[in-house]
Amino acid sequence: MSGTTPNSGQNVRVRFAPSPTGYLHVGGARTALFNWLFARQRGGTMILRVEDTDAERNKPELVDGILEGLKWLGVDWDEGPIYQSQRTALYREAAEKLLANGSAFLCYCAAEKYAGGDHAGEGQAEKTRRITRCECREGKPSNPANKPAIRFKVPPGGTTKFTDLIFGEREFANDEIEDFVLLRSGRDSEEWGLPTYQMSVVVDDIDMRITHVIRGADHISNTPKQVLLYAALGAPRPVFAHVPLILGPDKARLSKRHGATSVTAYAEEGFLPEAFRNFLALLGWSPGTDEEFLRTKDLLDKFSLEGVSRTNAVFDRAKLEWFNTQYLQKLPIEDLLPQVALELKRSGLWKEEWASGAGREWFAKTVDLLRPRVRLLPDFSSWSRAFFTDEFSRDPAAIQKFWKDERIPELLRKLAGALEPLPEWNHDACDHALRTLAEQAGVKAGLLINATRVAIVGQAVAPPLFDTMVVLGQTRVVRRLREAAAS
RNA sequence: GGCGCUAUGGUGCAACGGUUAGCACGCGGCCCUCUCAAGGCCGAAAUACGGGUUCGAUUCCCGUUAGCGCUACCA
Repeated sequence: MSGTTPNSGQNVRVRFAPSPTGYLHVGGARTALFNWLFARQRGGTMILRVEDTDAERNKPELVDGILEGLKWLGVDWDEGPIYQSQRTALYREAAEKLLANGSAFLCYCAAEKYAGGDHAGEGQAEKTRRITRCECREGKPSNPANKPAIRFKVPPGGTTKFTDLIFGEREFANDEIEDFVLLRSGRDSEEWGLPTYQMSVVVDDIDMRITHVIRGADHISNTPKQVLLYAALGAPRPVFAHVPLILGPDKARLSKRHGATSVTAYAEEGFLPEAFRNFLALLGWSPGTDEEFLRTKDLLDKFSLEGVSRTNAVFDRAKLEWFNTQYLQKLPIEDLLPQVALELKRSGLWKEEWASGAGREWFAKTVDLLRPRVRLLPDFSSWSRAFFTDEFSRDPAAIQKFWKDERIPELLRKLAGALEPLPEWNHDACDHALRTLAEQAGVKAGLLINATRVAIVGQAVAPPLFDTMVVLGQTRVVRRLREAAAS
């Protein structure tokens, strides 16, 4: 790999820093993945930090779901989770230091004063220009009766520059940056409140010796504020790398109304984690070749921040599904088996005898037979249920489609009779027995084949019949044919 | 409103001054066939618009438009 990345010589330390105000969504998951790939391919350290400094919106119970989502994705971490809510002393200390060195000031203004009119919504109301400076900055408390917050004193004039690994050189006019809050004012008897995001990220990134900040592009506008903070705190800054956002099909930021947006939802739907990860990695990044199928090892091999694009990407579920079927079909069978076993355990169809020996051999063979037609893991329990248990029912639509001919019951009974005495149970023997019967009865083999499929697996769609028969076994097939003929 | 970012088929990416603009998903057709997939082959489909720079622009510059982001004592 090229040595264009600064700090490549030292130990790489990155972090993923979710906020427990929602579940792990696909955008966050990709950010986590990129951080992880970057750390792992360089033998660096991955830190998980929970940014829970918003006491109101914070939902601690959501943390478990986020961690679970990361684990499912195969993203692990070396340090943490570290909770910002437990490090308030550190931030207060930093705020006081900034106060002392003249980089910050006590602001007594009401919170609303700094907010521009209708800055967040798209209401018709004329949007007013927010204020960026207030009189408190000059040491003239606007309302001394209020408890103060600590704001950063943005230098007047000039610009703040930084280099982004993905977006290149960036420059912002300081006069456009408001004197942002570092430490919230205290409530009730508290002297101070919790730090704001800007404060806690910078203090933590310094404290944790983060070398590369890899995060969503929505933070690019926050970066100059943070660059200013690093300088005021006298700390070297990390390398920034902002990754483009993931959008819904309507190009709007991905949200609940686009359907599943949490990775947990995809796990529950039955996507393979590795397929999901492959898909996610290719959203905003490409190895520069036409390769699509990249397993974890390939990803670790080829990933580079320099190859990340700067344009937002639309989440395309159809392609995700394609990746999933590809993995279902092409994964070495031993890599797929555990996932299928998990699924069967979930649905209560699992039998311990399939874990080893001849049982495992049968299981592998069956899964291998089934997998070209499976789209999601739960298909193993639903659509292919008859392969794993005798408790299955026959799909009425399949019966409707393939049992139209009134000779079917009789044919099925005869087939059972022809199969029962077969001394050898294999593909060709079944094939020969069935075709012979069809010929004698004067019906097309296809008619009998389709009818038989419905009889023995209950579905109109299933693997090739004679392979299916072999896997099911002679006694089961014969019994199911007789049941079907009698029904 | 201000500031910023982005702009190749419907979608994800290639092409980083010279290609018949490539690949993949999706879509349509054909083949294969015992169902349905898979697979194979073929096809429709793009450089947002307008100016420059250049012998030559998808590529560099400017403007327009559009989308997105930030503009909170949210993160």
